[in-house]
Amino acid sequence: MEKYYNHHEVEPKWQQIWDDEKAFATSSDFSKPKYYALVEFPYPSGQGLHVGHPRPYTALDIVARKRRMQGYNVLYPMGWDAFGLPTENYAIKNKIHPKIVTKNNVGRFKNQLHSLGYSFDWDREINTTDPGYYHWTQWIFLKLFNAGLAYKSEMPINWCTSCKVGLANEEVVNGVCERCGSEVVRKVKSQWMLKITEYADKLIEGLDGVDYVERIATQQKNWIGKSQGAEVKFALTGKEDTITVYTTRCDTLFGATYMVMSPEHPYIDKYQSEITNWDEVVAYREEASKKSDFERSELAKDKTGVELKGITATNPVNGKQIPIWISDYVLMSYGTGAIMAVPAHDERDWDFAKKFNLPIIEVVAGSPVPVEEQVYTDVATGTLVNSEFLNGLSVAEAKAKMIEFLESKGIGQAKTNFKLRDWVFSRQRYWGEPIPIIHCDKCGYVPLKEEELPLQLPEVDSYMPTDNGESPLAAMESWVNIACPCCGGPAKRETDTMPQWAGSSWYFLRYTDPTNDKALASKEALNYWLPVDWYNGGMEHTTLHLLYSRFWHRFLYDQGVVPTKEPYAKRTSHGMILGENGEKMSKSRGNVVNPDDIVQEYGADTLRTYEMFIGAFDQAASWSEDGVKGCRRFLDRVWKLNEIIVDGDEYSTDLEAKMHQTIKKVSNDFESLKYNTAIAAMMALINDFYKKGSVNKAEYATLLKLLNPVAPHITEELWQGNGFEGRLYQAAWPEFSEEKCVESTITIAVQVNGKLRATIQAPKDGDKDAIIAQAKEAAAEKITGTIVKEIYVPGKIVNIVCK
RNA sequence: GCCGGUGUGUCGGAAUGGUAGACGAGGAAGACUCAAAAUCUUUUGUGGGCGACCACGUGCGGGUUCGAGUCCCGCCACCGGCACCA
Repeated sequence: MEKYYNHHEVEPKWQQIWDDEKAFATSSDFSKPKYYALVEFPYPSGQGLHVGHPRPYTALDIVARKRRMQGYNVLYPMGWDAFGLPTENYAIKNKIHPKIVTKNNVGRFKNQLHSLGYSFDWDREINTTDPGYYHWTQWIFLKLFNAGLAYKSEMPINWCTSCKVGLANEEVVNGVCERCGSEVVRKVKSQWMLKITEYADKLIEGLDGVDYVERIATQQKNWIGKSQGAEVKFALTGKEDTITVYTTRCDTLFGATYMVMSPEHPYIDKYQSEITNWDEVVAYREEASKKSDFERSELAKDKTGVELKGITATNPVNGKQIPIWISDYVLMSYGTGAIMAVPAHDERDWDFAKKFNLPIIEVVAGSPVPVEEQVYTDVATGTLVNSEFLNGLSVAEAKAKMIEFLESKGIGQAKTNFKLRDWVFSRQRYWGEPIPIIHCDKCGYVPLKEEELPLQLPEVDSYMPTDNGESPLAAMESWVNIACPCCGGPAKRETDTMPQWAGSSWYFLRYTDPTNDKALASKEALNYWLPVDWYNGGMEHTTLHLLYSRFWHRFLYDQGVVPTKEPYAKRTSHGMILGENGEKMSKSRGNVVNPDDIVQEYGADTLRTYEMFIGAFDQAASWSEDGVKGCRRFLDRVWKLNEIIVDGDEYSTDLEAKMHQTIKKVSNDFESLKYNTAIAAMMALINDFYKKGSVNKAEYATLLKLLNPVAPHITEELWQGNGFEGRLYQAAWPEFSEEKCVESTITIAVQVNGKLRATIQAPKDGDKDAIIAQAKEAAAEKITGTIVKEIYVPGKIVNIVCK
């Protein structure tokens, strides 16, 4: 063998052999135990692979390779989430068809991933822009449509001024477009919507049965934002109409001293003639409509509002006349668009009441400070007062009693609300899945027939988005105009396309049976492979992709298409890789590291090892070129063990315990995201080999097996070079025995009054009294006075307590 | 404001309530070399002592325990998410 590890030769050599041998092809033998490991498929951007990509890919590659060695039939697939704006923008700028751009980018990404030695099953590669794939994305859409979960609605949407598309709420971050950072304004448009809200409860419940890291589950729950309360009807004084409000504090109903409606509330126009200060109201409404949602909520904590003079409401529990105000702190899009204001016990109402000098009535006693001076919102300790039949009750009791009362009188009822909104599902863009719907003036929205799928994306002359908010497809009259499938009359195709999230909402299903043209996947394949056993991805997708795909999956379960309620049994997420200066990598900061350069200079195995060794997997980590070198040094030292290999079929006695300990540690750590300590344990092991001056074949073989999932090329080369049989990737994962993890002679720490004073050597199953005696002798000088207590923790420590 | 998370050498980071700082990086000294790089050896928390050793050390203040980085109570700082959601 070569004296030094030459990654330029060894790595391509094994990549070629694995390809030729179809080493990582997934078996279709459904009688074997299966394991489905999944990483988020990338968007093939023009920049190529980022140094952040290999972190999760390597982590699950380790799991996949280990599972194969343990005898599982492993599915570890890869594909391309290739529809999307950057590709389309690039195509527009450079006048190349997005299809070509995608093809080029995919080619580059694939080469890069290949050069890192991942054990993906490339026979199952998928691409969301492939008509054979989006056939089924469209099919799912039709299912949703037929189930009444897809609908078209005129509504104010988030409109990105730069991308010229509507955005889902989840895509608006701090009032700007998540993707391009441009300003987002409200624009009323007719949009396709998906009723994800109908699944809000199911999406919360589903979290109970799966193993997600805590903060992912919490973030999803917060995003869905379930709250339990009541709807209460307030009569408009002297009118038939009632104003319904939503409240989570119906116990405080006696303290409601005014009402507030959203400036968009329909009753304002309805009662225009009764409102005596109409000019003022109109002016306020105009002011509010100019503000984006962001400005209304983030920047305007200072309360503003106008009273609707001329009309009042009646508090249903005590008959009091209370004024009605409008204010933009009440949102039309949540609850009923109107609230009852209880200034004594709600912070926002308190601020508003103070500003406009409205009465504050205490109905929950227990505040150390008068409610005129400070709002009192504690629900755990207060007692109801000034509330007739609720007096003396706790908040929780009062809520229950009030709901009972409201329901018996028919003036209100218990009600659950969610923050989650329906999903804006149409984009006015070219490079996306066409929505398979035809609009006929007579028949309304008519779905395409299943056998007409896929509805292919037509060739257009220009992909430019239009300023009037129409998709580029709208200009293609020959495509747009079509006979209605229902009545045969003139009709038009839908010209909006689906958002990027469509294709990624079900891709993990397609991997199980990627070329099926009769169904999105066969029943057999779905039954065998689902759920995904371990899914790793970015934290940034928690309220986007992860929630959307759970929604689609649960819907498909309800439709009898998939066999499990939840798509992913386990979800973890990785931290970001930051630049050397601790900042996010970006061109403008000049701290970008290109993975190709690292592979070229140090090799793929070094990059893989380094990214796993860099720190806790779920936390952000800064890049360090020195750290990369350290990992290369480790691999070189593994290589150079060649020089001190001796024969031996069994572990040598002095290293036996260490071998078993290391197998145990590495095996466990690979399962629990602790890749850094697994690698540290292997480093410590080879340090021991060098200290001893030799390593026997049995020990060496075990080391290679343990390291193989992390650094597959070098270990495979060493396996072959040292004449071990077969391929390392087919070898069996090493076993350990709990018993043999313990050394025959152990070191025991001796403490006196909790302070370390000595260490002693003792046999592993040494007698307690003998060990204590030995300990006393070793620490004799430190023991003063009388001994009060002697503590012995087997195998670890002796503590002598004296006074 | 609410919900999560984090706080340990010069740096990245290890430690089922049981020898704090594994492993790596960096620094220092030495070997090899004409020299450098690479490699190898030794050393490296702080303070004190020639020394075997001693004292102090895991954001701050208390507590529980024979024993606390780890558990409990009260703070502080930073990071992430949500946020006028009634």
